[in-house]
Amino acid sequence: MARLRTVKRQIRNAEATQKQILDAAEIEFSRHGLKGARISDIAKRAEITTAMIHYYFENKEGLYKAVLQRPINEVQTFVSQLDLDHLSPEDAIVFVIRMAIANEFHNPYRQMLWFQEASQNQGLYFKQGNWTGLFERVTKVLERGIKSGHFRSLDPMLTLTHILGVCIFYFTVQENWKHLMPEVDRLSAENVEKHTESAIAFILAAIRK
Amino acid sequence: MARLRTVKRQIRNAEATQKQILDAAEIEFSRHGLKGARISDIAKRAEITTAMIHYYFENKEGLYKAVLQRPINEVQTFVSQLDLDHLSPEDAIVFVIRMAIANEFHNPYRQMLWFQEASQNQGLYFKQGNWTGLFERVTKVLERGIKSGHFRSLDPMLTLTHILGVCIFYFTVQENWKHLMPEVDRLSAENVEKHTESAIAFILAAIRK
DNA sequence: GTCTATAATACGATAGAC
DNA sequence: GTCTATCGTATTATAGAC
Repeated sequence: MARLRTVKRQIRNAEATQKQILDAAEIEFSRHGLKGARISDIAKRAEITTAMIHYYFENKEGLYKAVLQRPINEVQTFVSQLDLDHLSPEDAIVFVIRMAIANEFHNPYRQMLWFQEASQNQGLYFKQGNWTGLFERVTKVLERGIKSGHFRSLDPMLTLTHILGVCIFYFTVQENWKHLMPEVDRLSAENVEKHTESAIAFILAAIRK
Repeated sequence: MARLRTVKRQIRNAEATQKQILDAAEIEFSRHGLKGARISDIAKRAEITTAMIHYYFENKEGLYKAVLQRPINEVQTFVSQLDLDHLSPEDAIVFVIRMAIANEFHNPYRQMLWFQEASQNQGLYFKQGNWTGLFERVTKVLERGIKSGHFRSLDPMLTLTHILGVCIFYFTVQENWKHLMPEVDRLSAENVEKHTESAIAFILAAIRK
């Protein structure tokens, strides 16, 4: 029995352990938020002990901040590499739509993580991300399209909200709506692609002159 | 001092007390979900004691179910009275948009309540609502509009999702995005009206032939 | 029906061995 | 760096007076 435990026990690896904890915490915090998430559940999911969480992240709030920091850093990198100016307004918007949906598809927990942050913490940690840079690049595309006559007269910020709403809401409601049509797997690659094409057609028709 | 307490103490009123508790719980559960919400915080907000919550609702989960049941019942009533067939497809869609936004405006906590239910409980209690009836009425309008040539060829269910995304996402992200433009009060009647008009123009352009 | 006081438990955090 | 064992507090839930 003692042997079994020895086998299970992990090889020392600081970096890997931290990643395991962050991955598990991202899921638990996205499901339950800061207050609702349980250190013990995070530890179980990460297959380590609660002591390790305190060892690396001091306490629950420290872990929470670290979990939020990861997407913030990734967005920062993404924005710094994002160049929409070389695309036509329409192509740039299509690119943004595909990026937004691909992001939801590959990071299914993060949107809810930010919703939790919004509703529990009034978005206090949200501020630290470079979202403004991201938004400005997209609204600039809309303004360019309006000037060039490709798009009709629009409020850029409201329109950006509409566009992201079309892209993201599909995923947000998935867990509830799946009960309405249980036979349809909305998260299958095939159905996400259908959603993408439908969203592109919908949005382009909505903003074109 | 004892007198003060006597003054504060509530007149017996079962119905009023239950409503106070449900109203407070709706806010706390929408912010923190089932696990994250605190009975003591609900009691404080409702200006009663935790003992009253257990008296009326047995335990935390019983209260949670009761909180979810209220919007389910209201939707049921709304659906049973909803008649979109006497309107033109375009007018019906505009009506749906206005209803959806008005609902967010007047029940600012409920959308998040369902998101919490989705992410914490996989939408298990969500099933009990008559959402299918609501969705069917709207998709029927879309199908009617396609047949009559008012709307282009659309996937009704995906389009319904897009439409609700445009209407609702604005409110969902409010708590986070308010930090990006702190000077704008997105929840003011004036700005919600702007959102509404922008959403109507966006959606109609998106679906018109 | 409402309260105060308190029991029972869940949870976050720490100490110390390995 | 990782674990087991345990402490202390926060939180749910109950008993009993009014």
